[in-house]
Amino acid sequence: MKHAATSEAFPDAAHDHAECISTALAAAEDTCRREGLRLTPIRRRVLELVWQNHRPVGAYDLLDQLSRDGKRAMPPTVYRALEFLQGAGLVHRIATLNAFVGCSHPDHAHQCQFLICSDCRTVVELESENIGRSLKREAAALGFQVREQSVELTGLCPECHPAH
Amino acid sequence: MKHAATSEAFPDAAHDHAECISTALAAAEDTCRREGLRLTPIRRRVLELVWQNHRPVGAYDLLDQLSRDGKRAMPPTVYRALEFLQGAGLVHRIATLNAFVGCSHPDHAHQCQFLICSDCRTVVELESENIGRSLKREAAALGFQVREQSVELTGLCPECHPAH
DNA sequence: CAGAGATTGGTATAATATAACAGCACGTCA
DNA sequence: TGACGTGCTGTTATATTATACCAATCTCTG
Ligand SMILES: [Zn+2]
Ligand SMILES: [Zn+2]
Ligand SMILES: [Zn+2]
Ligand SMILES: [Zn+2]
Repeated sequence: MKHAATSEAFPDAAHDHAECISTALAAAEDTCRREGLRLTPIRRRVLELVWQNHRPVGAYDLLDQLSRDGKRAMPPTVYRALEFLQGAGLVHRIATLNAFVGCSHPDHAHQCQFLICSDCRTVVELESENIGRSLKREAAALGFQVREQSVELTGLCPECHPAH
Repeated sequence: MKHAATSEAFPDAAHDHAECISTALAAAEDTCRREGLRLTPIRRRVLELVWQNHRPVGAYDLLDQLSRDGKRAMPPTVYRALEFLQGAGLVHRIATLNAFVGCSHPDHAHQCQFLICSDCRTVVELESENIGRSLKREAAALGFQVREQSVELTGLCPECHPAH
């Protein structure tokens, strides 16, 4: 899925982010219905919070925000929700940041790559078959069978680098 | 640098690992002399411990081993040593494991990729210009300027997958 | 309704990492 | 020589991220 508001990969400040959120939630409902999974209120709320913007969010930030909802939530609550959402392919964990982002391609299984702006912290999820193939090929040449890839590229997004 | 004892990328159980260690330590001495850095006893010892095998090792494991040396070390000691070694390009951090491995190409600056066996936990450091280029190219196509790459492929090494 | 399995609430603790400051080692230069 | 600066180490304390575990509740199904 391209970004909802523009044809650019990187969301600009002016984009209609409410639409990003509602699209993501609707896709989550679909996925869960299709797979027989239960998008309970907590899980739905955590997903909504993860999608509050295009930046990765830490588990304890989510926890604070959940607590502000009135219920005083404990760590296992948010980690369980995140675990479920990851399992359902609705959320990804960014290993280099110990943080989480909403999945931009929740409608199908995929291996993806992340572009992480070190300035504005925006994250974009790439889904390049090309990269995936090339990684698998190089690994296979050494007899290694890839099961999971974690590809996280840190740098400057178009908005944040000087050439702009 | 290929693995010292064989022409294979993946070290086998029989290889002369003492040579891996001494090669790594000698290379570290060289690097530090060349760059005017100080490979102090603690740093040298931590590097030696990181190289105890080809598996990533956690900071607190290192701490335990340091403590067994007689000195009762505290976390900052090992984290400071690791920070130095990373800065000197002698050690890499594996983000998906919160753990550290010795660098296999300490003699030159590089961006690398890791193959991590989920069974035996052996890690091999790839230095593929091909992959680096392809990642940079895809990112650039979206206007993103890559500064750091973290590429960690988890799967089965040749020793551990069924085809073997 | 009964029972199984999934989900949640809650306590406690584990595992990883850093802040902050004091003392020391060692070279430099007056 | 001795005062100083810089970098390294020791130490205490704390921050941050994540999980183990058990009890209570909910949901679905038969
Ligand atoms: Zn995704
Ligand atoms: Zn940016
Ligand atoms: Zn070896
Ligand atoms: Zn390396």
